[in-house]
Parts: sequence; C-alpha cells; structure tokens
Amino acid sequence: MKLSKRGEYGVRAMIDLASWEGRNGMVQIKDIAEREHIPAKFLEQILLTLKNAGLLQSKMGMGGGYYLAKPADQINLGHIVRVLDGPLAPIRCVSQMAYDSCGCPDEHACGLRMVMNDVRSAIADVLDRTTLADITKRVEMAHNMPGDTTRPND
Amino acid sequence: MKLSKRGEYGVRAMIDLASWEGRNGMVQIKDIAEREHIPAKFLEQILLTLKNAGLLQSKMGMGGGYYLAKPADQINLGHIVRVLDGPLAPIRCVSQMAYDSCGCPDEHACGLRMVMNDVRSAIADVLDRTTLADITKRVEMAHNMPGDTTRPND
DNA sequence: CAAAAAGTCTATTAGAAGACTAGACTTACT
DNA sequence: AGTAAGTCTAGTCTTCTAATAGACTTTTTG
Repeated sequence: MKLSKRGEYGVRAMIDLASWEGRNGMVQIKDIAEREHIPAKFLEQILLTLKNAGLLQSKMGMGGGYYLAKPADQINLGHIVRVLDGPLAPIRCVSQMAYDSCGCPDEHACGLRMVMNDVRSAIADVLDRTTLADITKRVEMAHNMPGDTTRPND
Repeated sequence: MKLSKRGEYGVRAMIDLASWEGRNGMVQIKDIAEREHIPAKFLEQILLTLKNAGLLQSKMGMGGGYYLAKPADQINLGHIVRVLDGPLAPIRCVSQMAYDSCGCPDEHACGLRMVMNDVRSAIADVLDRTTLADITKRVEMAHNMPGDTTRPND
C-alpha cells in the first residue's frame, strides 16, 4: 500500500507548482528540486511524464519553465498518482485502468475481491476528491493556526 | 498502492481457513494451496509468519494442520495485511508502525502528509473494520443471490 | 549569429524487493 | 520405525525503483 518516490516527488512538485499559480506561475525544474529536496534529474523525468499526461505545460529557453496545464482546482491527486504510480486498486481484478483476472473460480463470490474493491473505493474517494487548490488552502490554514491537523495513526 | 502476492495469498488462505471454522477446522497447507492456487512452498512461509504473529495455530504430525488462533469474528484484515505487507500508510511519515520523517521542513504544514494521512485512515477504516467472519458471510450471500455486489472502478 | 538557459529524450545501472524454490530438520501419530 | 505433517534457513531469478549520464532541441538575448 505504498506510494513510490516517483509518486511522492510528483505530488510534491505539483503542490509546489500550484502555490505559484497566479503570480507568473512559471517555475524551473532546479528550483522545485531545491525547495522540495528532489534529485533534479529524476524530477525532470517525472515532470515530463506529467506533461505528456496533460497535467503540465512548459516553455523552453530562457525564462521558461513548467506551469499547471489547468487551474489548481481542476487537478486532483488521483489523476497525478495514477499517471505516476499506476492504478489505485490494491489488486488488478478490481481495477478498471488495468483489469486482470486474479484467476479465482468465481470472481463474483470472491471475498478478497469484495474487500479490495471497498479499499479501492476508499482510496479513490479521498484522492479523486482532493484538488491541488484544496491542498494549498489546507497548508495555508495550517500555517495560520497551529494545532495538529494530522497525526500518525498506523 | 498495491497488495503484494504474499499479502494476497495470506488473506486468501485466512478466508479459506475461516470457512472451515466449526467443522473440525484443521486444514493442511497443501489443501489450501490447491484450492486457492497458491505455490505450496510459498504458502508455507506465509502461514508460518501468520502463526508467529499469533493469528494462526498449528499441529504437527499426522492429522495436523493449521487453524485460526481466534474466532473468525475477532480477526480483521488490517492485522493480516500489516503482518504480511507492513504498514498500511502510503508514506512513512503518517505511519505509527513505522514512522519516519519525510524530511520536509515543517511536517505540520506538509500538504502531501495531510492527504496521505486521509488515505491511510480510509484504508485502515475498511481493513480494520472487516473481519474474516464478515467476509465469509458476504461470500455466502453472493452465492445465494446473484447480482454483482462488486464492480471494477479504477 | 553565438552563447546561454531552459526543457526533451534515450539509455544505463546499482541495489532492493518480490516471488518463489530447495532441502534439511522437528514433532507427532500409528 | 515409518510416515505425515509443520519448521526453518538459505538461495535464486526476475522485476522494479531510484537514480544518473549525456546528447539534443528550442528560445531568448547580447
């Protein structure tokens, strides 16, 4: 149930990009890499993937850089994570993106599949409902008022 | 966001074991392996791990086998998955089992962490609430009444 | 037009993790 | 004793991850 470094870096970078929305919005790879502590060459690949998926746009040459392809409130985390880490489903037989039979005799009566379908829905619910705009808003709120909004659970 | 084969096989095996609760309850590795299409030697390791975690008990020698250490309604999937696949948290900085700083300057105001904490809760909610007894019940119901209770989503 | 500053693209790699496989050993029943 | 179970340790093969390297293209600007 893990997010890869690719996924982690990608989301961090997108959040970073979103925080520059409005005031110019054009940001260079190496600046993101520095701020977010991400290896620049690795980030380069990630942003390119995100661009090819239609989530980012870019401009070459001096004064160029990356920027969000759509307003931050129209980009959700589910999309980003799927592009970088593949399907959200914990098991292929409950994935639409990449369905594959798990080989059990009767999928319709497979207990594992029922639960994993619930898990998939739970994950997608959170990730597909959360936009980059939601996140920047929450981060701002956390800066203004201390008091922990998140705590480790598992 | 994927369940490993270890995790998958382990949960399948536990559901299989749970379905024999009551009527004797003692089941051999090779029988589970056959029914669930799991490589027997691999399953052997998995069941041993589950035993050492206190979820299974076993008896050696003729007529021996494995059986649930507790009633099926007192074993939840979260426990099984954590034993076999580690923490449910998508990222270590929201895990209690295996917390580790992600190195961001201010965890309290980290956007990624906020969302991943929500995801962790969502997953744990499903998995910790679902017991083996719930699953065998659902499987029985699916056998009695056709009509798909699960469908691929992602 | 040349130089510099950006992104683009392809390939390679070291190491870790995942998914088994092998085989010797222990315990318990008949 | 013999056989049918589980126990334990180690090894292997493959795939994936997380990076790194380097050549190439586009755009701006002096």
